[in-house]
Amino acid sequence: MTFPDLFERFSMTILPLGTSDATHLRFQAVARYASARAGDAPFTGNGSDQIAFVASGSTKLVAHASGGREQVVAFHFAGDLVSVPARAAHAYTLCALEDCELIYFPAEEFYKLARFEAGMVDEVLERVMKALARCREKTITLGRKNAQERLANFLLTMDERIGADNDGGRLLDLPMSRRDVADSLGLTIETVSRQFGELRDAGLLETMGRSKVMLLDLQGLAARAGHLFEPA
Amino acid sequence: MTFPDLFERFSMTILPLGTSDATHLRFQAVARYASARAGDAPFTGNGSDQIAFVASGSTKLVAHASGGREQVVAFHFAGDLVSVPARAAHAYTLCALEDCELIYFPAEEFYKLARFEAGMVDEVLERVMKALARCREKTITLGRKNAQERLANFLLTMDERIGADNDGGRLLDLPMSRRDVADSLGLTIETVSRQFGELRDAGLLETMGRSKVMLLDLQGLAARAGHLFEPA
DNA sequence: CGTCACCTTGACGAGTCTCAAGTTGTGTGG
DNA sequence: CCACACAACTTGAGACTCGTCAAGGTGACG
Repeated sequence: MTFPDLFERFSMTILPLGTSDATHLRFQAVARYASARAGDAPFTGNGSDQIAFVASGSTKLVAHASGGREQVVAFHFAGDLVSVPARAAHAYTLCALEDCELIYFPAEEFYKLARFEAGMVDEVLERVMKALARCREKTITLGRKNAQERLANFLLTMDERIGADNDGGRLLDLPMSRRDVADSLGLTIETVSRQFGELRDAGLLETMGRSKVMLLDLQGLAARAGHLFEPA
Repeated sequence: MTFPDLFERFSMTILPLGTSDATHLRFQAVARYASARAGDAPFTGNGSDQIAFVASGSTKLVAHASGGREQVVAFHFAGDLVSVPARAAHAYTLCALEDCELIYFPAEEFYKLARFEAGMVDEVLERVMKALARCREKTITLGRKNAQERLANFLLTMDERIGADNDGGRLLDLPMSRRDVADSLGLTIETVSRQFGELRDAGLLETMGRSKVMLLDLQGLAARAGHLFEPA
């Protein structure tokens, strides 16, 4: 896709209706374009924070710790806005899961422009709050849940985002590998694989090939996700 | 402290300079007041999201999972703004560590008012971004670090927020119990206690009483925090 | 000064990681 | 279209960290 097409997609999704042409042009002036093949890391938050818009494809935000350890902080799909932090105690990398196209901005300039447009900051704030909510949920998962609860949780979350009805169940076509899932859940690929096996044996899901998962029993999965039903 | 005093503190900290009297009054009209003794849970995000301003004291935001498991999502000190989510897959409770006084608002109304005041949304956005950054760092800690790294990390983070120079080291007066630390780090109190012991034996810190910790070697702690030094 | 909750320390076991081998799926080139 | 090659995934056995259970110590408060 051409840059104008991609930028158009950004405008449609993020800029409020009725945004002036002048504002469009200002955003366009500071926008950068990046296309990435699956596995590529188009850019890190080198030096300063970046804001990336995922125009197509899907990405993961990876944090790097010592000893080559990696933690997937979040996954993103087409239409998502991601804030990629500059390097701090840990380094962050935005990484393509599938081939994808990105529009990105230095965060500071992005916010400066956003401030001028009524409704724009609201949109951004709402998305950041959503990201915070997801991150908090992940915190519970990583801090207090066992392997099976983590995977059940993950599958239900993915269902909300990319699940599709199919033959009485919900079909997921996961763009990420078992390693990505493991790095997201704070587990090893072996443990993830074993838990897929257990959930399959329990009749809660079927796996077809490497990326397709059919969720057969959402309630059963929710029951194994360690969610709170009765507040204490 | 009286409500006007507390609200004044909120205004000074959060409302931008030059905010109109009308806006002040509008915020004051929807503001609720809560004082809480140490250990109290003044309110949960019952029904709808809440925004709380910690006027004095300190708090923890706790997420509840099944089986009575608790995860401390974040700690807050005087001057902090906290978003307390409504109940979803997990229930959240804001809980006082020390006696404290809070000003709080239904989130929706808060944002609606904030929108009217230039600079206000910026302030809120900046704080939410900071919260997101902290939550992401926590994600790495919980997903990929061992007990010692988690505690070292925690102590360094607390030092940034409430540490004070003292006799060549840094003195922390922690308002939270070992249980709170454990619930924040995804560990048990016993493991936290053991790791305090190891760091003490290694000469990196001293503990005085239950709440005071003297950090003797910040570099040594950072070395044990699993931070990334050389990007891969 | 006594009481109680909080914290520390120890022994043991469960859950997950590590290491290793085998299997399956996907994409490529004949 | 099939066969090959490689990476991704699965499965198994043993090790290790951290959780559990239990007992004892300590500091803060009345």
